[in-house]
Amino acid sequence: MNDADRLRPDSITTLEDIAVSPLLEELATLIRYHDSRYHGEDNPEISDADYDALVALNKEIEDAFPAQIRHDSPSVRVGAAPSSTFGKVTHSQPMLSLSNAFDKTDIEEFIARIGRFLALESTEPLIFTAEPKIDGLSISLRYEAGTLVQAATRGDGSVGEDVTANVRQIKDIPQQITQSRIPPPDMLEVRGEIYMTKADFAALNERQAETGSKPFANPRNAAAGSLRQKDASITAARPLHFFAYASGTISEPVSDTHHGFLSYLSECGFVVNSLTRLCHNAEELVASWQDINTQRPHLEYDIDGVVYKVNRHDWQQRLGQVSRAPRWAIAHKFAAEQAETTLLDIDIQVGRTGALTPVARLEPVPVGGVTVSNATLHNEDELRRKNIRIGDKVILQRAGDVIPQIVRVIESRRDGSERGFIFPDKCPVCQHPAIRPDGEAVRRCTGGFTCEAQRLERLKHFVSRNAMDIDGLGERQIELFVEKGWVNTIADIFRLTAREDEIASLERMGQKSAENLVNAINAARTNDLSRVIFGLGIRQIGQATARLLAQHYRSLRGLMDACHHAQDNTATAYTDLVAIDQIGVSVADDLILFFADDAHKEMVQDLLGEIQPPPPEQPEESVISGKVIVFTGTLSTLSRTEAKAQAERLGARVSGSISAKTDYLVAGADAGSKTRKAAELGVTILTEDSWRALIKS
DNA sequence: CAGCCTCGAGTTCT
DNA sequence: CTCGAGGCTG
Repeated sequence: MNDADRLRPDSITTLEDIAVSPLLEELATLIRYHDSRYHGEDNPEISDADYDALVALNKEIEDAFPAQIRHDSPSVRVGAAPSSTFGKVTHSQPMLSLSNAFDKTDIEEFIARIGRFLALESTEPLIFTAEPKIDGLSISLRYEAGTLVQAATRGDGSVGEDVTANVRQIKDIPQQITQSRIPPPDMLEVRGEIYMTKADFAALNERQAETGSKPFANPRNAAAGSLRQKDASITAARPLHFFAYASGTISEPVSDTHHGFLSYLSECGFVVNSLTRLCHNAEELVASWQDINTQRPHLEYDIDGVVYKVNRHDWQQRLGQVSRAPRWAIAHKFAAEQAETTLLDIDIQVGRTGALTPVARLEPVPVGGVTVSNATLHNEDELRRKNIRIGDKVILQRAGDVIPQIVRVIESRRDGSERGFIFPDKCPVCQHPAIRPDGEAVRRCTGGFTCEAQRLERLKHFVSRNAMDIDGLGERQIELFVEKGWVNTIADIFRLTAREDEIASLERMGQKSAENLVNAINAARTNDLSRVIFGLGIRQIGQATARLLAQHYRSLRGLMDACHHAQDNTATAYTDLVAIDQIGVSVADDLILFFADDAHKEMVQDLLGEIQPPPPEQPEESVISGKVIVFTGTLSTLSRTEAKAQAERLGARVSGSISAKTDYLVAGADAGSKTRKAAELGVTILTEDSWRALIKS
């Protein structure tokens, strides 16, 4: 931060003649600098009063120009974690979740998928590790030059909570990496699982009972509760343990394989799970799964399956990830615990798209560590398939140990008092007809904008974690604000900031919570474009497609215009939309339909007056940045999915069909009609070899 | 046109 | 987490 001298607080005296946005940028930089002098280096340069004045100035400007609030604003950083004692940490590499497998077929498919993706010869050995999947909390530990500097929870995968002080109390976690053979890397992120042993859990609950505190439901919750203590000395008194099992960002590689990396961690003083094995095929994987399953009751910690990982790091790298899960790992789950209970009633819920979903109300019953009283029944067909009647005795399980599921009805226990359920053909909330289109499984309410339930669900979706992530705006709050008439559309949410005092005077809301809410709303004004697109709740547009659209159109207006043009048929935009890889006619239709609606148009227009979403970050700069690439034929050295991922990493757009906008056609063996079309349109055609040469440059 | 593979939408509980 | 539907490949 060499700019620091230029940015003295006294150089900022008045708001006049200074554009607000650069000023806020300077303030953010300045406050961050002084923050680090104060906290990090313990060597403040300015007085506390001057520092407070800076923060106050920042707030004053932001209050006057809420639309200009930066996503990295100091007020946001403070306000973003209102209810929590813990700061937020953005993971340098996202902490992924795992896809699941339940039987040998799933494992065989997993292995086959990998072979195809890597285009492996059948003779090439594909080796996996098999290790128990600990039922605890994932943690990422950051070591700089061998010293633990930060610990963060998984959070939503990309942003977690800073729990460094608490993690320092855990004895399994070294404060300092001491490894004699080679010096520790400058930067090393170790990931693993914090857990509590079954015995310690039982003892802790006994103590909780003695002191009259509420017992924990299971070791996992006990570990989570113990870690998330405001007072780290309480964490110290709780017997937490840690298994290391993966790396995050690392400044220099320490091993070519996962197994080698685990050995390295072990030498460094971490505890790695001793049941970890190397396996060469599906049979060996399943054998190790069975072996671990047999040992499960005798282990001192809870596990919920076995994780298989591709051993070679270079292959892991090539395989990459799909959505939120790596392609190179899978969790083979154990059979779920089952329980028996009574189906008391069936209710109908209305989702944001109007979908009517039957939900089972159950006699509460403990299953797998929690008490379950509701379970989804998915749709009409599911009810018929399982022949479910109200009053039935049913077998319940938690699928993947999380979501409750009715496995089957115990028909032998029927006494004739059970009643069948008649699926309604009207929305239970707005009474509009509920229609089930031919061939579809879902019945939907046709009330649209007029349906209260749909409107509420759409608002909830907009503020939800994966969309705009507005903290402190839960279901209850939204309901309340809608009731008060303060919020009708998503744009109204941003105008709540003008009602801070009114909000503060509401029941169970103080000045502080109102302020936090306002801060969280203001922070959302500069959320990524893809979050906004996802938040609109357009049919078939989920997180992945929203990201895709954000990359292509780079602004909400751009997307909207493209859809309008498509509708007017005045341009080739419809074709453009469909030419985007992963967007077909059905998705394009839903997009066009959404933006053709006057109410939607008005709502988006209105929203644009409240937010300034930054366009998505440009991927790496390269010779193919911004180019439109089409792949065809069979590629020999890499699979098509991999080629696509690689092209996107380098900033290219991958399309499925040739158009005048295509820059390169990469033709593998046996390329078909696309080559001819490309030639007609004058598109550059590359062989696989010249493509590889191109991206290397 | 069938058979993948992926994504979206709905859901539980603490 | 599961199911169903959309999109792409061959």
